[in-house]
Amino acid sequence: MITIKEIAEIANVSVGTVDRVIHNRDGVSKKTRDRVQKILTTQNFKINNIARSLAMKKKYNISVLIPEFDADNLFWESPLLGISKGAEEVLSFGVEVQKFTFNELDKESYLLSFQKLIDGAPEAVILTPLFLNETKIMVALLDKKEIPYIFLNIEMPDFNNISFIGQNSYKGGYLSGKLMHLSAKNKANYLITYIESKRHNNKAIEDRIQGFYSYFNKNNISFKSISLNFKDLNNLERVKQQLKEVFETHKNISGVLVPSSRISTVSGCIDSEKLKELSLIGFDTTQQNVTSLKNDKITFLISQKSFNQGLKSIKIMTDYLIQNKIPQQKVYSPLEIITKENLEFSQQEKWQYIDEKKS
Amino acid sequence: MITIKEIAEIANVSVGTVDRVIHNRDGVSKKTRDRVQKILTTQNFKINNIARSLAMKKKYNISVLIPEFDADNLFWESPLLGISKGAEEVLSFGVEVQKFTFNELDKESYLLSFQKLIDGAPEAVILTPLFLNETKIMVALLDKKEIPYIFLNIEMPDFNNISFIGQNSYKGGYLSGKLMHLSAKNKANYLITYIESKRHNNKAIEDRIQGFYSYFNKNNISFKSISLNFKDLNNLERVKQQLKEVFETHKNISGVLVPSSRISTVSGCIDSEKLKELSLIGFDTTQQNVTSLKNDKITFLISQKSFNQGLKSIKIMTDYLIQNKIPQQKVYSPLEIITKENLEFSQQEKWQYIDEKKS
DNA sequence: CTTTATTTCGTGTGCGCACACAAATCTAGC
DNA sequence: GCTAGATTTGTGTGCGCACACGAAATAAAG
Repeated sequence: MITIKEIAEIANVSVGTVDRVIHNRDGVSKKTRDRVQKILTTQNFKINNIARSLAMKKKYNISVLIPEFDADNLFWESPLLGISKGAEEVLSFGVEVQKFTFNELDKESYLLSFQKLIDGAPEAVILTPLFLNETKIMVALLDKKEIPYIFLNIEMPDFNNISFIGQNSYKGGYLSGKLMHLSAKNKANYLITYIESKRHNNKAIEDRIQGFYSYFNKNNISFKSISLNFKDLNNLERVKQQLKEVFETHKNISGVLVPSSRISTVSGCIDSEKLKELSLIGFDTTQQNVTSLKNDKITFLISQKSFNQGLKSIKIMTDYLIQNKIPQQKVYSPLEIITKENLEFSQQEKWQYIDEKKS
Repeated sequence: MITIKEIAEIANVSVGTVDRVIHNRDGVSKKTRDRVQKILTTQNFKINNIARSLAMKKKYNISVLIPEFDADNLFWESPLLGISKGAEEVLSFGVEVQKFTFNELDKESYLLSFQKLIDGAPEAVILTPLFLNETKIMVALLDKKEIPYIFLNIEMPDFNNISFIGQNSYKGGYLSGKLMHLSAKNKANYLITYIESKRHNNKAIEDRIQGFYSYFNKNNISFKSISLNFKDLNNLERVKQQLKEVFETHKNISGVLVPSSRISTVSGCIDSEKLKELSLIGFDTTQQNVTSLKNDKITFLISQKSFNQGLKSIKIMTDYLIQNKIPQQKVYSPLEIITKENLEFSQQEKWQYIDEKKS
């Protein structure tokens, strides 16, 4: 690897000048700039990022706005872990990550947390835009202050976010259609469950359902579907009752799709004898879902590897800040198909990180 | 982040002494060593790897022994790419990676390439142990010279390799059983194809078949299976003929398992009308397999992410050399289930690297 | 109590780069 | 030709650590 010093010698200039050329700083005559640039390219000079980050005086603060998680809904645990991991990895690059959490049911806490975040004067922001109107206000401020921001996990169109990191929900639903079609025995008669939530944007869930339908339509496969709307997933008795009624009315249901991360709740409310006839497909590998999968209460889970999403968001933003690397507008996570049989080999990065932290 | 210098001040010693304690070098009295160590832990000192690798004078040479690939069999392309990527990433840590390839059908070239490799006096070796007896000879030399080595992709027991990086073939086969059972319609009557190869160790293929059987046995699912042995996969006419005969004799075959990476060859030789009734399951996302998957000639591919295996092997060995981090004895790759629908979201690291290289 | 060997500890330099500051060169106006 | 000012270039220091070398303290031998 050729160094700045060597380049300087070849070009008969000082390292300072080479530094100016490399970083496009002004104060160099066009003549020498061209000459140095040419040597830079012919010698295939690559900057030593190790040395660079050691020498960089400037410190960056990336602030993250993300929902908190609780025992009932562990969905946000993974991305938060990934962010922690990312924070460790970029620490020696002079990047500090600050986390601000909010209650995902409470718009007030969303705004409040953002207020605290912005008071810290971060150089960049990563956020989960759960509420549309509030997000508009927040983003307007970020745009004004010229603070770059990434949307994590939830997609919102028509903003100036430098990137979106998350799942392609439509394609996720499409895949769930394929898996349902392959795995459900007997009649193609599927139950799709909705979970009532006026609280916030759930475009992802609608997209998944659209994708699910599309699979059958685009491949000219006839099917029937029944929708079931749960008012409150915490009222288990009520859920059980509703499910029982549906299965009694529609004897030939062969599969159940839960287009959210709550399939374990649903499958837990289905009679165990009935379960055996069904193909159950859901999303995300929360702890509860994983347990249900192990107990044969779920057929397939489609994972978006949200640990990696969190990790990636930090890395991408760091690259943007330090190396000015422009990310892709949409960074779609893999659609990982998880069954009881390949579960143990999935999410290794996450488990490894948890192990490290324990010891 | 607290620095060595700060630790030294707290402990009233010099940075040199702190350095000795951190790296367990001798030349420190037990008394001061304990005192410094205590401060190190209480202050939660973490070494700055950025600075460390910059200061490290010692250079390491990791040499890799791996089969070459050709148009007919692209299997080894991915791990090689991963190794290249890894080589780039560790370059600034003072680690140089040298690749030595051999013809996977030729024991002579295996030995010959190893000879060249060992002449380069590497600090560490990553190898694909394709032939048992030759490997024994090579490894004996490595053991004698105390050069650490990792087995990549192919598992061999009873050696002193510091790690094996690859797939759990048995579990891969087990998963293929599950997928076959879920996706094959009608009778449970499966065709399993062998590919003749006295040339080298193919324990992985046997393990996959064992795993496949085990799935049905352990879950008490009755099934029938027919084995078909191809003498030569390059003689397509012969393969077609053999397949045609089998399907005529056994009208109710509902699925085909190819426990190697050559499923596209097999599925390409099956009549397209017949294909529609079949569930086809194979391994590895070679270019040919990917094309067949896109054309609906394959139902499921089980990928071991061999690009990541190559990448990981370099990283793990580097961590071992530089930070003396002991790896896991077995590093099993994920068993990724690939269908036509989630294909585009898989292998992102690989495609990204290929894109980078192009530009 | 010396002298010498041995153990223990401190100091200095450099890794490749960023950046502040000083120095040199050039330009314009007189 | 001279000087103030602008432009272009060079120099020095430090980031946190590794490691060679030398200095000091201690132990052993005479």
